[in-house]
Amino acid sequence: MRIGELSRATGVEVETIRYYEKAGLLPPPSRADNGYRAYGSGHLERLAFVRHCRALDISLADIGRLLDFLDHPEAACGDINRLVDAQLDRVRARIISLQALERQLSALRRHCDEDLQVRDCGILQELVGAARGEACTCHERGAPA
Amino acid sequence: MRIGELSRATGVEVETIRYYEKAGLLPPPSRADNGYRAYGSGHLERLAFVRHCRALDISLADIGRLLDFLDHPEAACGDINRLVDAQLDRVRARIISLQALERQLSALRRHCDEDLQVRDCGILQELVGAARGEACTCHERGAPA
DNA sequence: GCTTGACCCTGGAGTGGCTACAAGGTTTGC
DNA sequence: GCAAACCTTGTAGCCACTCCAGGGTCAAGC
Repeated sequence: MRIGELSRATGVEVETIRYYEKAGLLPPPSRADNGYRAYGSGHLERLAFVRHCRALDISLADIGRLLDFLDHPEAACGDINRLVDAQLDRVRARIISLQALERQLSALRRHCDEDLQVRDCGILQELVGAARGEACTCHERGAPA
Repeated sequence: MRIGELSRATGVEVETIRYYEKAGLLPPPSRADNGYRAYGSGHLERLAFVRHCRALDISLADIGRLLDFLDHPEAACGDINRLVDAQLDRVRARIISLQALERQLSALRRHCDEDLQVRDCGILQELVGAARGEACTCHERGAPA
């Protein structure tokens, strides 16, 4: 299988496949006489695994760890559970922070619903006013990650 | 005000302030004889505005647009409303996608709660199996953004 | 006068996970 | 015989910072 076929079989872009190889997530395939990469079904399965984990927003570093586990089936699996737990914690924290953001943006949006001059736009007035509050450090620090 | 004082007054790191200047979000301040940046209250207010918008996860490009509006109060404000709407749409889409992710990860997590050998870990088995499904293109494409 | 330490300067590199491009070589189909 | 589609490597760009190297400046203490 050439890289284009692997790309079509998995829906992963050619450049991304080469990137995964350089990142150590896909073992370097053998090469045809002309230098083209030649993949087998093992590569396809491994690439599909990587993509499935990416769809779960697992980082490439963590995917590398999971692949190591796949290659060492006699090891203890506690670290896998902890890895998934940490991922879940990150996702849940991000949801909470985005929900707070959504409330703020919705409130902001309600300040102007017409097509006025900028000087009369309630949204911009609200942003400026809230920023003045922040300069007084009454807001918490840090963007919502 | 020197850059360190502005940093303490706003809670924004010195390097970030210089970065905003280079990005065109903060006007270049005047300089003291020794070359140190000298800020006034206008800079403080503008920086606070930028940080408040960043806390709403608005991109630097969009913040630049908002600052342009601040500098042109006679313009029409419809673009401001559209900008906030687009931001709100992005946030809501991200929340929905993260909630789907959270359900998937929770389901995955329930596949193993013990400290087994990797070969018996339900999480890894589930990941491998689901990935096989994905290679068959039964999954939708694309990570949750 | 000399050192120490806190501050400031510029410019460049690194982060993650790709994506896009340049500049070439190879294969395939008509 | 030629164009289009494919493959190769290497490099640069995206976002919003963050960190570092290698310097200059300034006030306090000895």
